[in-house]
Amino acid sequence: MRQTDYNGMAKFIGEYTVKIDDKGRLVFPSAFKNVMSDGEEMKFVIKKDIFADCLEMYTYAEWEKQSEDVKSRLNFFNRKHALFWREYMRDRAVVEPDSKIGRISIPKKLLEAIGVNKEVVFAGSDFKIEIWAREKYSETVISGEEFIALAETLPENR
Amino acid sequence: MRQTDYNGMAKFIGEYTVKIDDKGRLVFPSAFKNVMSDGEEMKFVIKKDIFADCLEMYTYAEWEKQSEDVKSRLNFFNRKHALFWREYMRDRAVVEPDSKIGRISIPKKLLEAIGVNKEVVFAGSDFKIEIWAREKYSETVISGEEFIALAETLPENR
DNA sequence: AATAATTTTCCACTTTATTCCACTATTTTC
DNA sequence: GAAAATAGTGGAATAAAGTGGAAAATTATT
Repeated sequence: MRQTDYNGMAKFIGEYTVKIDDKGRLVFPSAFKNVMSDGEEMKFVIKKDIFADCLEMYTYAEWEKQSEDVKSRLNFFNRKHALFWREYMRDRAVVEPDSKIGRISIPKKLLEAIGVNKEVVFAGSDFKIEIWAREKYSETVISGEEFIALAETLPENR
Repeated sequence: MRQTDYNGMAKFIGEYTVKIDDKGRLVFPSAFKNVMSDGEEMKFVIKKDIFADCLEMYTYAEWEKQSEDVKSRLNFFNRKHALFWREYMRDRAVVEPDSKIGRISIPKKLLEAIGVNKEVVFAGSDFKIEIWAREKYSETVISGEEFIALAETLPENR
C-alpha cells in the first residue's frame, strides 16, 4: 500500500534499524518505500552531513530541485563558486534499491565516515532521511531543557 | 543498464578511484558509462581546471553547448577576446574510452599538470567529471564551517 | 495460532578492474 | 634509409567487487 503527500513529494517519518549484509548492503525500510508516489523513481542521492556524523538521503527528485537551484546561483568562472560547488558535490552517491528486496549499496567511504559497524538507523526527517550508525544515533539525544532553549532561538512565525 | 536524466544530458555523481596501467591509461568507471544516454557518443573533452590541480572532463555534447555559448559572447576582432579564446582552447584533449574495457589515454602533459602518481580519482560533479591525483583530492577538503562561510558569499536566489 | 510480510543470511553468478603480454606505429639514431 | 628504441594500442587472463536470488529467521497481522 502506498501513501503520498499532497504535493507528490514523499515525507519520511519514523526510525528503522537494519543490519548490514556481508557485502556492505542494507535494505531500505519498506515503510519508506510505501510512502513514495506510485510513479516516483526509487532512486536516491546520499551525502555526508556537514555537521553531524550521519548521511543525508534525498529522493532523486528532491536532489534535482535542490541542485538546480544551487547551480543557477553560481558562476563557474568565479573561484569561490567553483570551490563551493566541489564541496557541494563531494562524497555524494546515487543509490537505487534492488528490485527483489530493496537493498541499497552505499560506498564504503561514506559508511566509514559515519562509523558504521553492523547496524544502521534510517531516521525519517520529512523531506530527507538520515542514516546513522546505531550507537551514535542514541548518543545525539539532547535533554528537554536543551530542546526548549533551542526552540526559543527560532525566528517567530509570520 | 543505462539511465539518463530527463533532458537527455548525463549527470555524474560519485567518486571512483582507478589505477593507472603500465602505459599511462586509465579505465573510465562503468558507473559513469551507465549514466549516459543510449545514443550518446562516448567521447569527452578534457582540460586543466583554471583554479584547482585537477582536470575537467566533459561529454562532447556538454563541451559543444558550453563552447558555443562562450563563442557567442566573443568578438574575434577584439584583442582581449582573441587572447581569452586561445587560453580557453589551450591544453584541451579529446578522449574516447576504447571499446574493450573503456580505457582512456590522457596526454602526459595533462597528467603531469595534476601531479598524478599511481592512482586517480574520477569525481562526478553533475555536468562534468573532475580528475584528480588521489592524494590531492582528499587534501582539498574544507571544514563544515568554511563551507558554510563560502555558501554565505553566494548570491541570493532570484 | 496461522498467515503474511519483511528482514537477514548465505551462496552463486556477473560485471568490472587490474595486470600482463603481444603487436603496431612512430620517432630517433646511426 | 634502415635499424633500434620508444610510445601507443588491443586483447586475454586473473583478481576483485558487485549483483541477484533462494531460503531461513524474524516480525507483524489476521
